[in-house]
Amino acid sequence: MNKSDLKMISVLERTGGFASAQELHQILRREGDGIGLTTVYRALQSLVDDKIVDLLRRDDGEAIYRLCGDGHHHHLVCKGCGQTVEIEGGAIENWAKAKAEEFGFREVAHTAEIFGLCSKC
Amino acid sequence: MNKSDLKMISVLERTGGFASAQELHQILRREGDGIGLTTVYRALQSLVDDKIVDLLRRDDGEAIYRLCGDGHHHHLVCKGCGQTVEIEGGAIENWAKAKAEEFGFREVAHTAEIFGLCSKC
DNA sequence: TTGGAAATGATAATCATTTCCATTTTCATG
DNA sequence: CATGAAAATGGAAATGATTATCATTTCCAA
Ligand SMILES: [Mn+2]
Ligand SMILES: [Mn+2]
Ligand SMILES: [Zn+2]
Ligand SMILES: [Zn+2]
Repeated sequence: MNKSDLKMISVLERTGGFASAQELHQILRREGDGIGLTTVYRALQSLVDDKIVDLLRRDDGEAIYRLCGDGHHHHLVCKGCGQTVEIEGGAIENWAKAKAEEFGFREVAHTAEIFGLCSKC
Repeated sequence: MNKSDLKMISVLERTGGFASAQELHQILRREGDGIGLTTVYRALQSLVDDKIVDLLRRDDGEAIYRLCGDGHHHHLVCKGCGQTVEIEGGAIENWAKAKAEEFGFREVAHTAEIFGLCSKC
């Protein structure tokens, strides 16, 4: 957990939702921070490894990052404005476990996201 | 549905699981087909638009494609060998609908994948 | 047959991400 | 405080998937 890691956590807190490495880098630069793009990528990767940051992908494959709440959860994302709500998996957790068992899979993980238009959009 | 689209369906049938555009292109080339990489991308995109092919992403963000069964479904994917089972969403479908409603989201879609190690791996 | 539309593929351009490497910072130790 | 090794940093170049261009070829309806 070095200086750059903390800087990334700070900017992620400020922005709130998901943002790409490039976007986060631009924000920091705009604020006068001379941090290099390489360092941004390195810090984000380190935070993802430590499970402090969620990594998922835009439709075009670009990686986007978000400060992660505690524990396992899922996302409800607005296709219009990007607003994101963290939600509980509920029924999904059992569904994943049951399906995996049914087909003899071990060490299972799962992803589940909901996309739609929020009330404002 | 042109000649190249059919060619891609054919090679996807033969390979079975998920494969990237680059991989599918190589396979066709190896078989003596002189199809261009551009056409491979175009055909795959067209098949995805028509919901004939599923598109998802490798961990590194690369797009991978798979011939899609009929209707809405989800995937159980082996992290070891890539074996993929198409499964029903079951409880997920209602979960997604309920959560979206709870937060006032409209026009909702969802994704859900399970990853693990199959019995062979 | 023929003229325009669709399809094709080589090439170049994009662009996120990674690699390389030289420089700077940090920090434990004497 | 001095110093040397290890960690951190950032610019520049490399990588690699995907997309944009554009000239050429193939289709096909009239
Ligand atoms: Mn999260
Ligand atoms: Mn499928
Ligand atoms: Zn919205
Ligand atoms: Zn397997």
